Amino acid sequence: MPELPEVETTRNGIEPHLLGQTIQGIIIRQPRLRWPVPPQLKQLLPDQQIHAVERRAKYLLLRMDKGTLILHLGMSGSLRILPADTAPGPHDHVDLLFNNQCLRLRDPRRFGAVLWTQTDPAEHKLIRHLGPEPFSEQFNGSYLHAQSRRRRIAVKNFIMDGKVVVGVGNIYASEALFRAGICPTRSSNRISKGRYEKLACDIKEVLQEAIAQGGTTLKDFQREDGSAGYFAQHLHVYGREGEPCRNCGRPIIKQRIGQRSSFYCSHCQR
DNA sequence: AAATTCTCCTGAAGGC
DNA sequence: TGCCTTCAGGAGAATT
Repeated sequence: MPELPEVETTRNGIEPHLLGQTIQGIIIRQPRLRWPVPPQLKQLLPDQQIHAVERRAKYLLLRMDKGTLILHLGMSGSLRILPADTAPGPHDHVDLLFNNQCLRLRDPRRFGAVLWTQTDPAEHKLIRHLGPEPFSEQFNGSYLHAQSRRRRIAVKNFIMDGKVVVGVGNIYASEALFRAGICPTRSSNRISKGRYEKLACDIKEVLQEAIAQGGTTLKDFQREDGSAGYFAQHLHVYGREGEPCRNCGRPIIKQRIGQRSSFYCSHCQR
């Protein structure tokens, strides 16, 4: 499931192939993604040069002369760089065509998105109201503490709220809370500033380490060259129900928190 | 305002 | 073997 590290891994992978390249065309095999893929892209994209490949939250932004293509991988999406004549598979929904290669979006569950904006993407309605990037200076313990004062939701749901901080999905929320020694069900307004300072650092750390490993491949995620990410073997709690805690040896507990499966050690996390 | 539930979709896994 | 049910999840929309 692409969270921030997987999206950043993808950005790192595709950027060198796309910078300065001119789009020849787009093939839309399945326009029904999370939102319809705009049909006018077929007229709009040809001859446009890609100036930058950026990431904001889990959105990838391909900046061009006339606007920005906004891509989201949903939960099963992946982007690959392939020779232009590579035969598409059943879930290969969109191709961006270049001289002799293509950028291909594969997304079995079709929760992803391909959108277009002519104006500043930071003002796009999907992006405008998002919280800070986890690697920004603004995101720290004081910020988390201040944001959480009037909120009583479980801290795990709190750090997964995109208005609080972007990019922390189900896997890395569990992992960061394990590192911080905080029980995921604890009410967000009942955590001290000091513990939030540790949590903010641990969020930055776990995301950074995952990016260094090329992301986490559980099922769907592939890098731009088709290879897997290796962070899965560094996971301490996610997907480890019943297995021994790497710190104390007690079995990892699985519990649903807000419709999402969560994993933690009831001894190491309070 | 904040929290919860619903929704999109397909493939894997489990039950009988 | 095969059909049916359940679950997984990002995140906006709808509802409480």
